[in-house]
Amino acid sequence: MDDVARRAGVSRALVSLALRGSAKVSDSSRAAVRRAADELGYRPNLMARHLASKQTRTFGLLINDLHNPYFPSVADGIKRAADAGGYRMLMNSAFLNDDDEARAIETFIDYRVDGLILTGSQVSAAVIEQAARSVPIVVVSRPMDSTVVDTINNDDFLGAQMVVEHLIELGHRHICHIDGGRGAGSAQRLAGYQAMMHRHGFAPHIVPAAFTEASGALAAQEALASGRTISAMFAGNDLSALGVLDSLDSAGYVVPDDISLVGYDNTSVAALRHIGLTTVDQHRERLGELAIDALIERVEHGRTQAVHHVIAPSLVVRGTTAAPRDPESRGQRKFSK
Amino acid sequence: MDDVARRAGVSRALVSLALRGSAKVSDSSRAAVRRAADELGYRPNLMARHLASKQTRTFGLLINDLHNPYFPSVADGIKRAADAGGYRMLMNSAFLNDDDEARAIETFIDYRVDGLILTGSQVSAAVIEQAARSVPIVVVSRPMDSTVVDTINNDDFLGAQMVVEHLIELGHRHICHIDGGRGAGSAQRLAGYQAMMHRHGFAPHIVPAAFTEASGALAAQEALASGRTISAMFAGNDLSALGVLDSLDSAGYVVPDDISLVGYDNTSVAALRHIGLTTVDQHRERLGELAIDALIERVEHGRTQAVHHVIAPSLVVRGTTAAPRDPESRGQRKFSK
DNA sequence: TCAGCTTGTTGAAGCGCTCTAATCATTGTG
DNA sequence: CACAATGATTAGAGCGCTTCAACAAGCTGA
Repeated sequence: MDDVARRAGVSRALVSLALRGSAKVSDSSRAAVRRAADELGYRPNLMARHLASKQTRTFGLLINDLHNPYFPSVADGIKRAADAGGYRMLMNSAFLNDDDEARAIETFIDYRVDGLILTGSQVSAAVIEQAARSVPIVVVSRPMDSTVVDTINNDDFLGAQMVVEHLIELGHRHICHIDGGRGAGSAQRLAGYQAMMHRHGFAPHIVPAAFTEASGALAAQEALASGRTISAMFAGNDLSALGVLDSLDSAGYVVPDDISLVGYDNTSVAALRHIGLTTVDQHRERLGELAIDALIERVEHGRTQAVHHVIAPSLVVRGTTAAPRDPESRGQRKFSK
Repeated sequence: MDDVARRAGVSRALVSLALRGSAKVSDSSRAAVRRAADELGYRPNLMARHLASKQTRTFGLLINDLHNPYFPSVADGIKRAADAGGYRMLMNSAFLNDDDEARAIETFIDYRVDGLILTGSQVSAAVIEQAARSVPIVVVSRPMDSTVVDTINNDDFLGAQMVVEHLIELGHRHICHIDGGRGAGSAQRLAGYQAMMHRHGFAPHIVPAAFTEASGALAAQEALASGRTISAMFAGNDLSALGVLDSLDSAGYVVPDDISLVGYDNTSVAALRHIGLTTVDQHRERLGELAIDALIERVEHGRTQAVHHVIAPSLVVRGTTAAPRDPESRGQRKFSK
């Protein structure tokens, strides 16, 4: 920086001002500084800059599971909004492990990002609220009733209800839910399923699993082995639905003829024609945009009150759902539009 | 830090030493410092630390396309090796766009990571070599003949040859290649395909595309519309193979009865039983480990000469390849094991 | 003409840490 | 018992930037 100042024939302070586009720099010195900086290939040291100014104009994005195709779309929305707001992004993955996630959060704090977005976070709320004392945090895809962190979610309760309603309209009554365990939004989806089953007087059938393909496959085997009648399965997310599909397949069931299947998230894999999974779209990119907006409000406009956005999802009907073949089920249909 | 020093009854310098585990600190003061730091919830400011020491013990990982399931596995290997070596990771995505990629590289440099891993990078070699003057770089999944950056690759040329050989052994001779364009390793795969086709005296049939599902779908339509006989298709990567599968499907072709299909990368989607794509495994996690090793060698052992690792891939045969049904093709079979 | 503005510029302090060299306390040696 | 050697500790400079108060110079209007 000294070199640039010397070359441009001005003081170091002016170089700093000129390079950040301050209004109180004459055009001539600005040009001189610019030229000198270019010639010297000078890039300001972000570390030093932050140390002096407490700002980095960077947001951190923590993705819980890189293998889950759900997250990239959220990241797309985040990326676009961050660009528009003049912020850069830094990402990290939790690799599905709470310790890793906590450590990743610490890394971001150590690097003094101006704000942090947690997607599909699984660490305890206490860890998040503790971190929120160091940096503004918005949590995406995990409902939290917090007064210090913002949350952006789709309405999982509603989404699950839409799924069950769709299946019931088709004539299903033996609908099994493959639960997502600690997965983001899983609890609300379960609740939506239960509420809707209850409203129609159908017995819920719940099998525990997680948001991975492997656990979905396992849970499906378990469900089939239980001996209970099943005409449709509603998996906690697409990934686990894919596992269910595998198990159904190898057990000789044809989807949707024998059993209907629904996922959640509308990931790219669900859209593959070969899969054609009926699922729920969360409008992921929109979630990402809202997250950045929330962060910018906090950082630039000093908002301190937490906001909680919930946006309505939509059902995407594809080829894995159909009316049940079993006339007994159809006969007992209790609901019709 | 002053607060910690005061509370522990020692100097600031000693706090610094104690917290970094220096050997020349007495056990008693170390304990006192630790306790004081814990009580105060003190976390050293990485920015200041770097400013003073020029080190961050962080590596950056740039992922070209978050939507491509190829990358997460590489990241897994990188993550594990980085943990073992005592480094933390920071990630970023290029969102398939050269400008974004260049900007992401700059962000990492601004944040003064100690080393940088580029996976599936697409920017020009000049940009990479320029960046390599600021930070050690290893490029994964992109062959580069550089004297300044390390590269870690699978042998795409060999992998492609294995694919073609497999198809020829099954009796195919009309093998169409859906090229991956600028995608990582695409050129080598094309070359391997051409070499093997040439060796057997079969006419190559190449359709340009990219490493995305959409472009694969388009290319397949184009290939079918060309009127040329096709008994097997070899896509540049799994993602584009998925697109091909879609197009084949909707055009009424049954895979593998009518047309065999092979991908490349052995991504998780290819392994789905519903897809069961024959493909090539690159041993991605191993690639990631080697990348970290290379970085550590540079950072800690001062290596300055570039290394170029190439590891052999393996063919994964699943359900999308079979002998061609057309007896004419089979009759002309020129190769047999 | 000159007090009072602007507008542009600068010196110096300070951000929170590391690191070198110097200091202090303790032990071992001839 | 003086003195070297060893181990533990500390003061202070400095990393590369921002920022604030101060200042110089040119301009305004009474």
